[in-house]
Amino acid sequence: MPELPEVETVRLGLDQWVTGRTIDTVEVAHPRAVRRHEPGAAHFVAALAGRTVTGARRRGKYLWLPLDGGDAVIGHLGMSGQFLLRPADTPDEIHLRIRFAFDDDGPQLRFVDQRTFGGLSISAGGAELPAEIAHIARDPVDLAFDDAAFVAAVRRRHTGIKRALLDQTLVSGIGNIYADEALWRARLHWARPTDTMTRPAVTGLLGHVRDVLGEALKAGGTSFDALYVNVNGESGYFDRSLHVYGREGEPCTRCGAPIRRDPFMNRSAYTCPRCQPRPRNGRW
DNA sequence: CCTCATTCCTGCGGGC
DNA sequence: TGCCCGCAGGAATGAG
Repeated sequence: MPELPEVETVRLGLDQWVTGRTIDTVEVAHPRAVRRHEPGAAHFVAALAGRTVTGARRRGKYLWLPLDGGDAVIGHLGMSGQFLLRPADTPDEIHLRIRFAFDDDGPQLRFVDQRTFGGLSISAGGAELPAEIAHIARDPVDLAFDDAAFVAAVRRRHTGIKRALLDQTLVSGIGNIYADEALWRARLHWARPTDTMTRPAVTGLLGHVRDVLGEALKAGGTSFDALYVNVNGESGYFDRSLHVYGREGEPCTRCGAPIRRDPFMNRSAYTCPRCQPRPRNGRW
C-alpha cells in the first residue's frame, strides 16, 4: 500500500526523529530484510556502527538515510514495511526485522515488515542519490519533474495508461490506489492506449495525479488497516476520500453507477463504467 | 530499447 | 470448526 504520500509521511518522521543521531548497534532479526545488501547481514551490521545519520530523503517510493562519510542506508517499505520509533523497553514487534539503537537516550528505530517485500541495504557513496535507485524517475511532486518530457514519453509508449502510471522509470511514487483515483478524476479508462492520448489529455491526467497525491499527503496517507502507519504508529485517513479504489459494487460518487473491478496485472483496476467507459468498437 | 508475465511473502476472509 | 484458496501488490528479473 505505501505509495508516495505514505512514504513521504514516513520520510518526514525519519527526518524529524533520526537525523543527527549516531547509530550505536544494529540488529538484523530476519536476513531476508537485507537480501538486497549484497555483502550480507554481518557486513550491514558492522558497517553502520558509529555512523551518524545526516538526513532522510526519498525518490519515488524509495527512502534513504545519508550517513556521515557519504554512504547511505536505502529502504523500501514494499507492501507492509514500517519504520517505527520505539523506546528500548518496548516489546519486540512480531514482524520486527531490523533494529537500530543509537548512542543517545532516544528511541530505537525499528524496521517492521509482515510480508517482507520491503528491505534495507547500504549504498556505498550513495548519500546524494544511491546508484541502486538512480533508474527511478522523479515524482510529480518533485520541483525538477519535467512535465513536457513526461507527456512526450507517455505518448511514445505502446501500452495502457495505467501501466504507464505504474512504471517507476517513467514517473515514480504512483501505485495501484492513486493510479485508479487519478484515472477516475481524469475520466480515463485504465486500458486507454497511451499512443492515442492527446497532449492535453496526458497533461490533464498529470494534474490529477498531482492533486490526489497532494491531498493524500495532507491527510497523512491512506490506510485500510494497521499495516501502513507513520513512525509513531499512527494511520492516515485519506481512505475516506477514495472514489473508486476498493469500492467494487458501491455507487460512483459522481454518477451513481456501481464501481467495477477488473483483473489487471495480477491485481485489480477499479473504474466507474459510466465515467470511464471503454469503447464498444475498440476505437478510442 | 522496449513490453509483459512471473516471482517473492504473509495474513485475512470467504466458501464449503 | 477447520481447511483451502484467492487476494492484497512493488519491483526485480528474464523472455521474446
